[in-house]
Amino acid sequence: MTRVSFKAQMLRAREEAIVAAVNRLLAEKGFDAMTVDAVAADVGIAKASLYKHFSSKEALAGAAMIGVLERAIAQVERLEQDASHATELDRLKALTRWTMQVQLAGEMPSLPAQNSALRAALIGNKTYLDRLMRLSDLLGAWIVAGQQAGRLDAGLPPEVVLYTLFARACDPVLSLLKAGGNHGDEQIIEMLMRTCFTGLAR
Amino acid sequence: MTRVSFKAQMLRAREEAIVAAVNRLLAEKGFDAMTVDAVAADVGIAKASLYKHFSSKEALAGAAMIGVLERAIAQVERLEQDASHATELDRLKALTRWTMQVQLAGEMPSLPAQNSALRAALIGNKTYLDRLMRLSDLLGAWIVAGQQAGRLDAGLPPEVVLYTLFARACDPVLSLLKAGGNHGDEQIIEMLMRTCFTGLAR
DNA sequence: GTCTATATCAAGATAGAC
DNA sequence: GTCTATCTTGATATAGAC
Repeated sequence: MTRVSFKAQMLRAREEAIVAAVNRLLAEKGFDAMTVDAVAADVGIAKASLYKHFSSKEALAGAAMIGVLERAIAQVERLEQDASHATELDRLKALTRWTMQVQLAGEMPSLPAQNSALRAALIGNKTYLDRLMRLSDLLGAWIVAGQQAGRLDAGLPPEVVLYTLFARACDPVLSLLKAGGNHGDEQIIEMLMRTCFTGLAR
Repeated sequence: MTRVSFKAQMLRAREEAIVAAVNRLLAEKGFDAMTVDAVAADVGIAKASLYKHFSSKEALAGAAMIGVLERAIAQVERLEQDASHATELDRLKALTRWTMQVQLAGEMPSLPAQNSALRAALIGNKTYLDRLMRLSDLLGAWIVAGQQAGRLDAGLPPEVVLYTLFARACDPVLSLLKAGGNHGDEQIIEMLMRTCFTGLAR
């Protein structure tokens, strides 16, 4: 029985609309500057209605983060199939490129590194933790394989490589260059891919 | 005449104490989580007195940023003299290392990338802009020279190299690794120097 | 210039009717 | 579950006495 009531469908659609608005606002203004009023206005419902779906501002952010993590996982699984990316390094590069594209498209929610209330809420969010660990495991496997194949620096703990790649998703250099207006999106991405994988020195 | 009144000395000392407190709190909690009450408490004066010295919270942050920029400039000038850093690349590396040490010591104020009120205030702060440009010019010269000498990737616009190095001052990977507790400070710095200058790939 | 006390306001969250 | 109206709090900033 996969039959779902009309009401449940509407509910789900509304929650998706909420998460989409949160995602957009989080990418545009960041967590602290995003107000719950703005989310409600963007969705077109009353603020009190929002709180029937999500219990707090932190819960809203958590839902948005789960959304991007799931999109990233889906992307990873797509790349696993794709024969055009033969090596693990190729796949890591493709995923990093995708990450930057999402950011340039204004769809990458960015959370402050230091916000204790938010961190506490995320740590208590089982679904969020599950998705984060799943993505970390998938990428960790690629990283270790890449190191064994001699294509990634094996002198770095896999953890360090993982964090460094995660950090590309919120790299301020990207928005700085974008704001500068001297380079196109594709060009920006290629330059940052270069600094990330081959470094600044020669 | 370098004679300065005792009163003026006290004033200056107090303002330095304020800036030191702001710097510490900015490094620890970030701009949004830092409250003016906390600054006042840390300095040990009333909040109203703070506002006699600085006109706004943004002005406080500006003063702290000017402080680190001036420390960085002093460091650059020191490195210019130091014969043990022969090439420009060596100097850039030394400065980057210093930057990370400051961050690990909890003395690097971190501002949110997206905060319009703060950005507006900083852009209107002549001294801040002057120090920022001066530091950029000094580093820009090293970068161009390094590229001409073939030690830095000459395919990257100097601007991109500059931003990438600036970003090391607030790299979230540093605090992540520190929080993980699996590596010592020196080890963390050496690993991030490697990802920065020689990249992840081999 | 420093203090205590207060104005002011933005924003997260909730009450209660429908 | 949705709404309008309201509560509550925390934080920036200021008044006014000394």
